[in-house]
Amino acid sequence: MDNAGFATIFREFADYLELKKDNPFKIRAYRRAADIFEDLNRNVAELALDGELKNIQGIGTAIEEKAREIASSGKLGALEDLKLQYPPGVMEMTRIPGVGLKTASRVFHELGIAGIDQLEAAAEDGRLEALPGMGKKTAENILKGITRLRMENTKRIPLVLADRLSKNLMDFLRSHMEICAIAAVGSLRRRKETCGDLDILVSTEDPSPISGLMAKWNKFSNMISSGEDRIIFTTTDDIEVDVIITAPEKFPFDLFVTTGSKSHYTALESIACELGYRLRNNSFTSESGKPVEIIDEADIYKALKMEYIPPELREMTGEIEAALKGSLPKLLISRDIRGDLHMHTNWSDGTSSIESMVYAAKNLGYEYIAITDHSESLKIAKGLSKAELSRQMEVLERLRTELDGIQVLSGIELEILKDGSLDYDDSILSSLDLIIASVHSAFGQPKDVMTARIVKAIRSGRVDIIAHPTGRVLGRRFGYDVDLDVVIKEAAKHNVALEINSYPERMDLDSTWARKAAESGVYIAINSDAHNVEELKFISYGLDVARRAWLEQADVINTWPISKFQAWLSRRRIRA
DNA sequence: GCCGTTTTCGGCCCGACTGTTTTCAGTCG
Repeated sequence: MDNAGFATIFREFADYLELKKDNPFKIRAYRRAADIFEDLNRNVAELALDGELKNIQGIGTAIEEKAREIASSGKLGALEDLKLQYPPGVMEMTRIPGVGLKTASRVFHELGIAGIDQLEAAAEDGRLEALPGMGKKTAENILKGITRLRMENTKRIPLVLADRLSKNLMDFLRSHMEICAIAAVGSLRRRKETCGDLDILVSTEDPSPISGLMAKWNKFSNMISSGEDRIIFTTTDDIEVDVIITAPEKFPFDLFVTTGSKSHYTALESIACELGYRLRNNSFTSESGKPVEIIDEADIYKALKMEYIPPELREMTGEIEAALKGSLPKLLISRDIRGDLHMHTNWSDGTSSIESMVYAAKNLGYEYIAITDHSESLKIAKGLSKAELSRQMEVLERLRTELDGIQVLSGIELEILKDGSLDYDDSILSSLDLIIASVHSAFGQPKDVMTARIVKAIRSGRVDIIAHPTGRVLGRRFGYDVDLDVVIKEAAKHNVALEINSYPERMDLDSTWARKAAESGVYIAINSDAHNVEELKFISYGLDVARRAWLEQADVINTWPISKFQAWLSRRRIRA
């Protein structure tokens, strides 16, 4: 089991202990252990079996004992016992916004409610508001929460999860049978932020073992259908997987067809028709029926007399017209990123030191980075006091004298307070190299208030970048209510950049808004928002968004050479 | 459950917001 697996089990255990109303500090200890395991760069299983886990701050004998049990048996008996006491529906209820473990536990123990549907009934017929401490309003809010959950819960899979799962599946297939070519297709290949299901295209000379093999994959749950050229099943997480089987010579063509999008493909069908071809789901021929020779996907676009359209652009948002004219954007690739302008260290809520972040960034080939810990007001993330910030700036100053080949800017992720004012005063802000500002509080403000709040920060003349402009977290919460059209207009006017935050659960701005922003003349920064060295790699998800947003180097400030980037930064000082 | 010590027991991250209260509990970030 990998470290993330240990973290999941301990977190789940803590949740069940909370249902049981166990000692809150004990619960916190398990959650802390989960955090520690997740960030550990050594294998938890090995450490547990060697008896070395206890040496880590925060892990004692009880947790080491449990980790050892998990390492040798794959599960935790105490957790299995608790799961028998609470039906799965109880935990399910905590997914309703506004319902936490305490409420779930209460309604289960006091009303015998063990699922979302039962909770809905109790909120409607008045049983819920009859409980002490609950009222009409609470019942209403829970009903609203249930509606929202059902709306959101169309079960789309975040891209990062789809990546992990598809890689796991493809590795499994490769290691158990002869495969000519294999690829994730569909929305995953188009790098959409979420995927409805998982589509895998595989070509092989002998497809007969695939079906039987799939059932042996450790994530396999239920076979839905199993045919010669298509196998559909669900995983243990109830994700639908579609394995499409094709002959090796047909792989490039099927790669094109299964990548989609549907509407992109349909549009190409009619263009093919106009040019005297027949493009069908299973063939591409001339009018006389002679197959068009396709060595790779690009040959299809070539035959249709247009530029090759990368998968990320195949969404019918103007790509075909542009490809016909030869005016597709020159999309960014990872080498284009020269710096990362948003990252945290163990000075605030990150877990890696400044030095390790800097060296990791240098290893990624970056020419510059900014250290941007949280500012004072964000207590939960250990936001830096003014004194800590100046100490950090001194540390960075010293570090610069030892560094070669990478520029380290002193930055901050600055709280935009409830009323739109900024967390530090001008004297501090003017001493920083880079200021990114963001909202982490009072998410529930009405749209006009939230918009005015962000606009005020943009107009302050102090801010370089607005981070994660909508505040959404995929699968967990919608963004706050903000008029992005207004934000974009103001950002353009005041030359403030907007961020594509690459954190996989955020991907914020999304590609539609990022494209709109760039078209309105707003510069974009693609940042990792890393909280440890590993997470610097998240930048690839921001790149996915940027590619889907048609962005080019000119649009993205951290693809610029340091001199150009610094010239842009200095505009703030001139104006201030 | 973990830690630390002026050490074997007492303390352990915060703050806003909401709805229920009349002094607090639950949720969320």
